[in-house]
Amino acid sequence: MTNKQKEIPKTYDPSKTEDKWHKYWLDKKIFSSEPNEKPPFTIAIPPPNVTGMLTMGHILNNTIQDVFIRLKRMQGYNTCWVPGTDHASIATETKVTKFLVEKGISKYDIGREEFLKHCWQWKEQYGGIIIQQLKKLGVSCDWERERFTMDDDYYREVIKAFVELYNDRKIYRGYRMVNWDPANKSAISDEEVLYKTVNGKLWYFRYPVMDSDEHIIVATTRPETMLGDTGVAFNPNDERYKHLIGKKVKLPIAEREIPIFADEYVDMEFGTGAVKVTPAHDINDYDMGTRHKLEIVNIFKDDASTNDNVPESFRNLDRYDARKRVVQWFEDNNLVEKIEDYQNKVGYSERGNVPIEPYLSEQWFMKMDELAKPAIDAVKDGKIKFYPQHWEKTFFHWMNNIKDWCISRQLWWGHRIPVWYHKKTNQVYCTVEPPNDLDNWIQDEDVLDTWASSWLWAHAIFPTKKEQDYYYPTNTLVTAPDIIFFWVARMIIAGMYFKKDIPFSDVYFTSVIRDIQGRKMSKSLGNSPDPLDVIRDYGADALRFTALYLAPLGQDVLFSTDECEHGRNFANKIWNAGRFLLMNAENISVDEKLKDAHKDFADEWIISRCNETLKNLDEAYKNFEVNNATKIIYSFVWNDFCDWYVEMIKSRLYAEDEELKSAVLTRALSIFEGLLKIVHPFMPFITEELWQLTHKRRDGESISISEYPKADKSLIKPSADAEMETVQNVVTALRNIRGEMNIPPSKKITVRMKSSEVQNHQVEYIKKLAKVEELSFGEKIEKPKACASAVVKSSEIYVPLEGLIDLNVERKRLQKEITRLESSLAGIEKKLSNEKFVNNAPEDVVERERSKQKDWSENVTKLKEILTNLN
RNA sequence: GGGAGCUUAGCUCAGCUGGUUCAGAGCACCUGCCUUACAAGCAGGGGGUCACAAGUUCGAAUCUUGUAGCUCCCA
Repeated sequence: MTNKQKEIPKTYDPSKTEDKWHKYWLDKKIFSSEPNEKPPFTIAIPPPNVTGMLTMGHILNNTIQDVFIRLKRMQGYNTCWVPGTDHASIATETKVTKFLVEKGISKYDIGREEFLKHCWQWKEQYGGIIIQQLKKLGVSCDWERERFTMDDDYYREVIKAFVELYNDRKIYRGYRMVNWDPANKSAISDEEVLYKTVNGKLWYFRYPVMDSDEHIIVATTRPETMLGDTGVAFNPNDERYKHLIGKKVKLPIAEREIPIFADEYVDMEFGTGAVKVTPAHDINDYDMGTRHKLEIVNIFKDDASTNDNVPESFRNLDRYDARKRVVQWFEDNNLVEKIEDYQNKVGYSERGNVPIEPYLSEQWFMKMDELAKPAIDAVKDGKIKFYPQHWEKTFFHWMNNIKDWCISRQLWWGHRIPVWYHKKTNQVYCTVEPPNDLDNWIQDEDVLDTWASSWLWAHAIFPTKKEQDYYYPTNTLVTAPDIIFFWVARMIIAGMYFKKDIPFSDVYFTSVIRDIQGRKMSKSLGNSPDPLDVIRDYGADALRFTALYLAPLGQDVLFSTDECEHGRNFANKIWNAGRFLLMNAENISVDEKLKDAHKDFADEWIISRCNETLKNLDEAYKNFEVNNATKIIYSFVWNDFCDWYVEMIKSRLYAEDEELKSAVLTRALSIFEGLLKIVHPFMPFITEELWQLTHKRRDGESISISEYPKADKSLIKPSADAEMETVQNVVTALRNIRGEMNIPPSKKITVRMKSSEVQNHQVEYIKKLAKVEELSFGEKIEKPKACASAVVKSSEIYVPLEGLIDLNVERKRLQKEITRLESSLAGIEKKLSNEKFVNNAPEDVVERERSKQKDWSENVTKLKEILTNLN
């Protein structure tokens, strides 16, 4: 070894290359995009929460986007991947509020303006983290285009959109029952409510019927709401209660007189069949209340503590304290019939993580039914395609049953609703610019739901009309399926409404990453590895490759950090293949003119395999099968290129003929460069490093902007494949004999082949690959006496092992092969003896079976003969 | 209650519009190798009634229906 050879380490060290190339890509503006004459390929990143940290989900999601964008970039598109973050109204406001509380500051004391300053400060301090983390992953966003949903021009787009919808009567204000988050004191949308199964109780309370000795027993999971009861209902078919219709109940504690009535909604099977009705605190009760004109008694303040509508001794209690107090009262007054354990689903606020309260309040809503129609059609007509397609069903179901969207939030951090109320006349004013006589107006206090800003993402990230015309619609959206309603569906709606065009043509729904036990990754479980630790330990390329290798389309992925060994090993394999070629380049000249000289079937075979691989990859990419593409690449690199091709060029590289050596190495390097390009979208760093080493590159060159190889079908050569297959089969058979006979690799063997198909140039390779010292072949070869044997296609292989052979082992070996072939043959013969098969199956299928039968039965005959003569 | 998906080797999963990649890959396991690219490696090997049952068909891991179990979403 020369000194120079030692410069390439035996194992690949990602830490030595990743930061270096990342910086290079940025310095040379490799990922920057401006509108030009080339066709665009555009991706809008699903903007992560500005206060968030990188998770494994982000890793998978962004790696997939990077594969698409890098591929298209190399294929000559003007690729533009816009990164950015959203302002995450509730999440950020919660964090900032908490931070201030720890410092003894209440947001209400400092006021809106001051509070927002703290929010921006927070954003400046922590907002960049996730973007920096993404850069570590090597994703090729146009970083100069980083956007934020509260950038000035984006903010304006959101406000403009509100005004347009308002003027189009798609937005209205109303006093409705909404999902109330008492922790954040804000309304939230239906989609932000998560239902959890909780172990609770079912309390059976006795309500005294007025002018009677009877009690009517109602069952409830929420005793405290009885303070707001304004009726008792049963099913009209329920004979048990018919006699009570028209009577009243004297509501305990509140002493309110409330009617007993019948309503179809009531489930006769639940509890006693009689239910208490609290119109102010349950959506179904609200509907019943409306139908029966019941009084509406709201018993809670905005933090879900009891208000002045309840008797004095029950006021100012948290809802759960109120519950205890009410239950106690009923027990003290002997009005509890029984208490049962009960499992029910309770809606929790996604962000506040507290049970939501159905709550009546004044909110802004978006009327969705008409808006949804063009979006439904876009998917139905195939203008937008989903991968996997089955998500369409979920999409259609939600869209066809869409409800009006509560878009106002009682928060400060976000896009403030552009509506002003006149102080004197109560006139409502809604425009982008505030009214001129601002002093006479009061602006609506609420901000918009974050999704009501990020639903414009696909076009609002492009600041000018020129850019929107060029880049919009974007091409591929890659996102997790859990935001299909929040974001994907709404973005389609927004695109169809504001741009009169789809926002993207393809939606790729990624796998959900779980831990090795199948549990969702979550902070509270602590089962989510920090991707940056993984990158540090294994390298970004390894992590990327592993994530893709593990993530089939539409399936969940069970991930654990050790799996990254797989990606790391693969990186190391590529590294060493490169190392091998580069080490040889120290002594052998590389001459591009010789790239196609001295070709033999092994060269034709690897070129054939390479083009076959490209063809298969085209197909996989076309169908968005990234995981499949990963496997195609892995197998080409490892099995074809490294295991066979590299081994096969060795004899020629070590030959005497300088021109031959030069030709072989030049060609191998050229094929290797193609291989690097194929791998590059998946593992950008190592491939850039090696690509830069294989040839001298000019400053500013990068594999990222090199030309991606195209599949050339004329180079897929079945004849070379067949020749190669024979070599592989013979070599494998000989290796098998070595293995089973315990012949050490150091011991060379002699081989005789009775064959009419094998040729001299193949034999040279067989000798090298199976460590054969002497190989004679031809049709007239006789079987030697003590030997191990194999039959490959029409060739008989003998390995004379005088003194070495264990006849029992050989007998078993042969018998095993015979048994295997015979059982396959039995199946085929059964088919062929079936007249219906011969008559009905397609000609070529029958023909194939016949030729199999012929070959295999010949082989069985040969093997049996060999076995019989074994003495 | 409605919907979607899953069940193939010890583990994690590929297997398309039924018939040559039909029973596969990786990991794990066993055996032998420091063979001058790679021990993060090389070579060889063992291991599966394709959840269960019926049906369609000349032919089913693949299509249909049913059953069981698991997961997720919506109400």
